[in-house]
Amino acid sequence: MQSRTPAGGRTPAGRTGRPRSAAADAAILAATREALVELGWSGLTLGDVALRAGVAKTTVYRRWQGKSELVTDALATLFDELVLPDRGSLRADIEGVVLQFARLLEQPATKTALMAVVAEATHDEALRGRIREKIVGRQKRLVVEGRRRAQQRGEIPDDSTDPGPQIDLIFDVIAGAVVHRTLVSCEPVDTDWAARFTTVLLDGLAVAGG
Amino acid sequence: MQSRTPAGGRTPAGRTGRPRSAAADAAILAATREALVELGWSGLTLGDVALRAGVAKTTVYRRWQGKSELVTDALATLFDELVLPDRGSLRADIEGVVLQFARLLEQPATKTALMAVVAEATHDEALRGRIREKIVGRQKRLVVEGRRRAQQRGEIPDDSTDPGPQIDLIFDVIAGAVVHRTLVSCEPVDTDWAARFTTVLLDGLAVAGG
DNA sequence: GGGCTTTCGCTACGACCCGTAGCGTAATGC
DNA sequence: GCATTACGCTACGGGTCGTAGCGAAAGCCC
Repeated sequence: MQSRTPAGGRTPAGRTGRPRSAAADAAILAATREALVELGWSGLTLGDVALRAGVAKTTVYRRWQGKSELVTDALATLFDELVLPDRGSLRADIEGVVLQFARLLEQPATKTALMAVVAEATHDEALRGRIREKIVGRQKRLVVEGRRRAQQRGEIPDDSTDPGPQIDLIFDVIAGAVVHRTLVSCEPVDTDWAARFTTVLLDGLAVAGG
Repeated sequence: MQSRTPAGGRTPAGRTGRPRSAAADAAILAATREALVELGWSGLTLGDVALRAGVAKTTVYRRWQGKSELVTDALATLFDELVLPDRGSLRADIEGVVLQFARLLEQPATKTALMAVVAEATHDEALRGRIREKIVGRQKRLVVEGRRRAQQRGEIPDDSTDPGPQIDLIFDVIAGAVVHRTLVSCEPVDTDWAARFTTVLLDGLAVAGG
């Protein structure tokens, strides 16, 4: 072996020998989330993760190159829980996704892992790619879906000629505000804050007031 | 000694003995920023910082409790460069501060340090306080100042009855969007993006389009 | 100058984690 | 049964951690 990647592909077809244990994958990822909560990024050791998962340390190193990759994958499993139920209006949809995202970020494992991984990625190109692939790209679907619904309802103009850039902008504004509020300013995202934020986002500062 | 804090107070009054070298403080902080760029958060060691600074390792430990505190202080010196020149309109002021903040975040030392410190802070109450005191609190002055000017110009309503919450909200929206764009989405904040962001912030999605 | 106090650079230390190698064993496909 | 791969286990050299102890240097105060 030398693939250095989680079992994932379920015995990659045309392979002989003992297949990797999917149960071990799940146990390692769960142990990683658990250890992150207790120890934080710099306190987390792969030896400890292996111990918690009931797995040999070498088994962890066979599948992930290091701490960064392991934590990124553990984080991705948490983000995939996000969904966007149709609440009937753009305002309600935004408030809903803001609160849902905030609840996700309230989980200690999520906040610790997200920031730590992004920090490591600043000087690791491969890790940046992994984050874009497994987290950012997967979550933009929420913005695309919400925008599509709002256009169908006639709540926002339908600039079907140039849809790309605005998606990214809106994604950064929403996700960035929630992350900053929660992790940098260290204050809660409650229904009141979500409502005020949505008002500013929909109506702008000139109307909503400074 | 047991103060465990940078020289700062310049021989804290009524102290005898050899005073701490302020030059050593500056050298250590500069070495920390330099090492962060080259090695990243997890690669940075206090022993290496001491070597770069031309200082004994023990001297570093006498002044800072650990990596987190040291990097937080090194980061604060970078953030203090931010200023808010009056550009004549709210739109121009926002675009100006967005671009200035983005240039700050483009520096490898800043982006690495900010995310790493926030990650550590998620499980370290004392560190959260240090960040609020030395970074977040100091930078909110930019929003306060910009808001005051806009109200004087009559560009936004003057809700002098309840100024508090909106300041925090706007701060999180602006800083969060720039940070998320730069560090999570890993795309540049140029004049075009700053203009589009400012339009959304001022006029809202309903007008600016989705 | 003499004495007191604190910081300085240096060295050494036990403890821990790293990431890998080597072994024998277990679980698959042919 | 045989080849192949993953598994658990042990052991290893190398590096960092944070602290302790030392003599020397640099300030204050008399």
